[in-house]
Amino acid sequence: MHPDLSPSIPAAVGASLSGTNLERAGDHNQRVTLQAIRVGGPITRAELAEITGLTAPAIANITKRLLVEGLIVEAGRLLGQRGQPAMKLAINPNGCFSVGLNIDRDHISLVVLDLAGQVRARATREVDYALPDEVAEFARTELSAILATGTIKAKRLVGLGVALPDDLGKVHLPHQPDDYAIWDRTDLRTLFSGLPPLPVLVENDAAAAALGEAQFGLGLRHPSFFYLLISQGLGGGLVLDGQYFRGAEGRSGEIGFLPVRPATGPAYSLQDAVSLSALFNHMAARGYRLTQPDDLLSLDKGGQAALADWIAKAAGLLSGPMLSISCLINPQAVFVGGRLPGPVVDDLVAATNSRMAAECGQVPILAPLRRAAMAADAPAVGAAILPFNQRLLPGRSVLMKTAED
Amino acid sequence: MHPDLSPSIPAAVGASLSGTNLERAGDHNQRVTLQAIRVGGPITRAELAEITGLTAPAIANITKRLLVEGLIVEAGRLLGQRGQPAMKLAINPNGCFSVGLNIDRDHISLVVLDLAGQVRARATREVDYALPDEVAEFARTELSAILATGTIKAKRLVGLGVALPDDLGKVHLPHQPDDYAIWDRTDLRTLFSGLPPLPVLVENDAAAAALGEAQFGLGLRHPSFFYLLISQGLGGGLVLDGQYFRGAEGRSGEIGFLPVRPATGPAYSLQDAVSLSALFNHMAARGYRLTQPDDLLSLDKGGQAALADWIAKAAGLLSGPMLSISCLINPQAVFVGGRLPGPVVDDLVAATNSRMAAECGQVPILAPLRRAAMAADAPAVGAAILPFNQRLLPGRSVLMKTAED
DNA sequence: TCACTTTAGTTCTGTTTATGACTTATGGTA
DNA sequence: TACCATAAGTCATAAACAGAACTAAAGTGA
Repeated sequence: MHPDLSPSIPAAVGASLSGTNLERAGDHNQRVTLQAIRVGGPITRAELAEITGLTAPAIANITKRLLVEGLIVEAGRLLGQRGQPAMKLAINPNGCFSVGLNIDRDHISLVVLDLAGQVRARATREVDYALPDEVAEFARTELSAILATGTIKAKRLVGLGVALPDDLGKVHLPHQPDDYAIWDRTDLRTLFSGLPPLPVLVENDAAAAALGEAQFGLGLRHPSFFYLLISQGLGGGLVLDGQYFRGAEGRSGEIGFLPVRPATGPAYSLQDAVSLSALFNHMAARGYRLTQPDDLLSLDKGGQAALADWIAKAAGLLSGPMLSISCLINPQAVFVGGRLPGPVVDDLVAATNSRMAAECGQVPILAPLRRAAMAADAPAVGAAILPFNQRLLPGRSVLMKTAED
Repeated sequence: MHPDLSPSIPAAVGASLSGTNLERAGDHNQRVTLQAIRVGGPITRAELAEITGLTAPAIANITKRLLVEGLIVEAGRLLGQRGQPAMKLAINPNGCFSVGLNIDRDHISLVVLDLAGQVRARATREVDYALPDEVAEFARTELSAILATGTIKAKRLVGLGVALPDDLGKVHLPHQPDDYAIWDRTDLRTLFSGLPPLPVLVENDAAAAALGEAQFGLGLRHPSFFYLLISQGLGGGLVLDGQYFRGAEGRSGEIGFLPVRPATGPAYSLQDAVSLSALFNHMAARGYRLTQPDDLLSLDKGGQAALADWIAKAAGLLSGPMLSISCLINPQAVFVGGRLPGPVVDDLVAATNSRMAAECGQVPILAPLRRAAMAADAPAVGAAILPFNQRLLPGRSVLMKTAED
């Protein structure tokens, strides 16, 4: 595991043994209210009171604070009904921003996200095996350019989230330069000290993508899901009741390592067959040398047949693990995201779903695969959510003595 | 799903949108403190303040309340150190009790548990396909007898927990009487109204067993685990960060339904091969007619060989799903409980672990199987914990507007 | 037109609960 | 025996929400 990832695995039962006090309770209520506004769109104070279970005066106080802080705005009155028309409240899209950075072996990308969930600025560099200095320079340059446009105030930035694969500096891939292992020894918090002084939060890419889907994607309607991230490798993330579950050693969702044992030939791991690099290898073996995912959309007849073969094979390999997920975890759905083009994801999802239906036997409930609302940008967007989560949104925040304190 | 099980699946994000108030916060702190005493054994107020993050006066107030309520007792002073000797506090084993009832197709059992986790009374009836009236009569008779001894005061009972298989009235098994389907239409809360008027809480048996293991078994040291319950059928339960995860439709842990597709022959489900009834069938086919699990401990050579064959086969079938659990969920361990005799569980655990080690390939971390601390009684004990959880122990209790309110 | 109704939202007071400073208690240590 | 360290209680204070009363503003209908 990367040294920066999940720095604090909670001690046994300790996590649930924290008391709370009035300040914490108030903070929690403010976070809950903000989240209710974020999720419920423009919403009146009376509705907020109903949803949160708080009383009208409490909501009045909390919304007053949120208005003063500029996190929400008044968004028109609700006319046409009896009684005093209610003032609707909505997230202030310029109220606060967060920076998300995704580092992967074949690209680095940066987004600026607002609290309403809109990507307000984006920058990507397609570069293989970028080293820390290059990434830091990229982040500094792009962020300066974004801030220079003036639409985003530096003071409104609440933090920097970084999403990167667990094994970035660990696994040595064939074409990987030797010094790439430096990532394993890099402290990301100091690496980005050249930026405006922001809190830096780190998460693995699949987890970040899952978090993004939970907060701003289909997860809003499906609080428990497995997120399947098909990028350079194959990763996954588990969101249960709206909460990301990291696993005992921070390795939940490592679906890519699942062993596949074919009837003949040696065993291999699932991501050797189902991943962007596996797909590129498959296509190359058929004589189609692709350089980027979008090349998959402009294939000739033969290329399309090769792609269809890969999809059928991938669906066959995925259906078993997906059945396991359905039975063991029973999430509402499995969302598929990553860097595959949308139509290819759709085909893979359909093929896997029908494979599962054919194989399911007595399985009582199948969690259907669906294309995720966030795909290519998902890890970066998810990374950007981390600071929001820590500062503004409800979580385990009612508890005292967090790792940071 | 049984109608009584998980009556309130939380609406999407709503679960996390509840505000809190002072009373709730205070209640939460009291629950947290009680749990800290329960888990931490005899413990001083100063240590409680350290663990919970509350201040000494707050702990003083809370412990005073707990002492008045009789839930904790003073347990000797801590001498031999500088300063005033601290008073150690411990759970009052006679402070409160809970009744747990396990209903299964081949037996019904009842336990009375105290808050310290001790089974204070126990009753079992080995009866096939007991009907509701019979179970109610059993519970009434046994509970009266227990209360008649006088060691347990009726006033100190906080509730009745019931654990039963999800599909008790649903699935129709070969030897099952037709009227057994009445379970599906039975309201358990009214069924047990003949008892002292206790809150009745219902949970499926695997979930209850997992909960029991989490609160009073190995789960205290391993907050995230999968519990594998081998009883008449095969079930499972998922505990993550000390919290039982029920699944989107309340069907997490349904490992028994996982399809097995052998190289030759038709597909079947895992519990057709790995379960007490499957084992009995296997032994019967070899000429060994067993009537109860303990018969497995007194087999002759041939019987032992037949048992070993079954264990090898079961280990081979379990290793795949167990690898999936390791990769996808990454729990600290998998605990195996149920009605198999301990030595048989040990053999099965060892066989499965070595099978997994052989097959794991690149899997970064394996969750080892271990024999659960609670086995045969686990569902009943877990059921008895439900009322404790609702009334006394911390959970999602900081939130307002629970399903009950 | 105008009083009435209805709903939104604020103000004020009261309650609960934890905190902080201070005090008391009690046994070890020099 | 004087001193010190630690435990734990007391009291006043602050923070936060609840409840009741009040004001505001729009629709309703005679």
